[in-house]
Amino acid sequence: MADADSPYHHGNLREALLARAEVVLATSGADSLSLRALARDLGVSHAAPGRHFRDRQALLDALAVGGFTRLNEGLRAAVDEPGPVTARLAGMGRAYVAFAVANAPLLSLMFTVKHADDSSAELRELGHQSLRIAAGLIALAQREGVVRAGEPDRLAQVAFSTVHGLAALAVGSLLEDTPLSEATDLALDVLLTGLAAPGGDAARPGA
Amino acid sequence: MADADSPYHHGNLREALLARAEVVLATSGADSLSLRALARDLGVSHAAPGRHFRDRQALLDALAVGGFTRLNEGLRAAVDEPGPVTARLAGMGRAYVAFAVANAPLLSLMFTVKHADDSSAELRELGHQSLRIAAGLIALAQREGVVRAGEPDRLAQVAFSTVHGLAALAVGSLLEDTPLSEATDLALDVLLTGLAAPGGDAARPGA
DNA sequence: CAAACATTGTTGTCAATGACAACATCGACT
DNA sequence: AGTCGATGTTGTCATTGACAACAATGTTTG
Repeated sequence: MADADSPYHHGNLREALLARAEVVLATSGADSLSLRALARDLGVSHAAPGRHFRDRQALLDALAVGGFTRLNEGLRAAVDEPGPVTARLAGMGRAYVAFAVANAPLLSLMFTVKHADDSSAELRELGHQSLRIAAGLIALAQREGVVRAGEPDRLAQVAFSTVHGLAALAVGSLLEDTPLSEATDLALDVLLTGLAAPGGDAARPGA
Repeated sequence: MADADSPYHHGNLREALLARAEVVLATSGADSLSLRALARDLGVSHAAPGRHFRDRQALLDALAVGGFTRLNEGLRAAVDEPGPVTARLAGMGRAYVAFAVANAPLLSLMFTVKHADDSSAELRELGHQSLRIAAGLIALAQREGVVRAGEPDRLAQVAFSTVHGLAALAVGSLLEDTPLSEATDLALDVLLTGLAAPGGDAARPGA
């Protein structure tokens, strides 16, 4: 009302809220994310965010959806990389760890369980997509004879566990003075060795 | 003042708060943990918790400390189990996963970064203890020639990553319909295979 | 024993927040 | 023009964390 340059309708408030929320999330963590503060930052009234997000959790869920979307893009990019399968598997692992440590608070939103029932379904589906991307590459590796037999989906769960857990340790400052890149290399070596086909000389990435 | 059976001093308020907080945490999650609600539950005034915990975060940190303490007890118990080293390694992995899924919200407090600086040091130390316990068993396995050479601390980080990540997937409902026990068995098989000494026929748990 | 003192609990208060209701403005479509 | 839905606004409420001032209790010490 006061400023002439502020029209009654923002025009793109939903996107603006998400964008600003991502910054705050990355900077100060999810606990510091307040709808009212976001509204202030964007120069709208304290209740305006309510038009776009039913409640605070709905905003957080939307952020998590965005996170999964970006993550999955990254994973797909790693799959499409040129080179031998095992190198691409390792690359996917590195991509995951990189995303995770670069977006720690977001990742924790993505894997946290308290989503509303509707977003919950969407988020689970997106998470399963991540796993399926990994499973696809693993299936390919199996056809090439470098990865052991077994349900690709289940092997993908194992691979995912390794990199996800590693990221968690890194974020939690539990790697002591081990550089993350070295910890990642070792984890991927152990993982790919464990996944290697028993006969074939394996998925070892060192080669 | 009203009730004759409520003395002015509670007598054990700190412990009572922690006990009640654990229940609420496990039941409704960390976000639902309110100091005032705890005070109500215990029949004390809304400011009483402030005498024992500087702020809400201090309470959460204390819970996390308790969690690590119990976790480490469990891990140590797995180490002291009778049987071959590889079986004990697998047992430790299973113990971790069991603890993690049975105490998911607590675990997330334990690994979350926003602790006050003082508790932060204590919590990091407790986390490192967990890793050291695993490293000890791995070092033993190396002396027996069933685990590959390398810094036990770093191999422990890898092992930890696997089980921690697996627990995260399980809690996040990302295992689809895979039973957790099967996913755990597979993960431990892959992990121990990957950790096995190259020559020796290995730490495979199947034996 | 009495008198300081530290500990622990109580009441009172404040600002911040999420949620909701009632109303205002704007654009689109008839 | 007139209606209507979408989007913003103001107003309000209960809950909460944090703090300050005060009260009761136990402990130490002169």
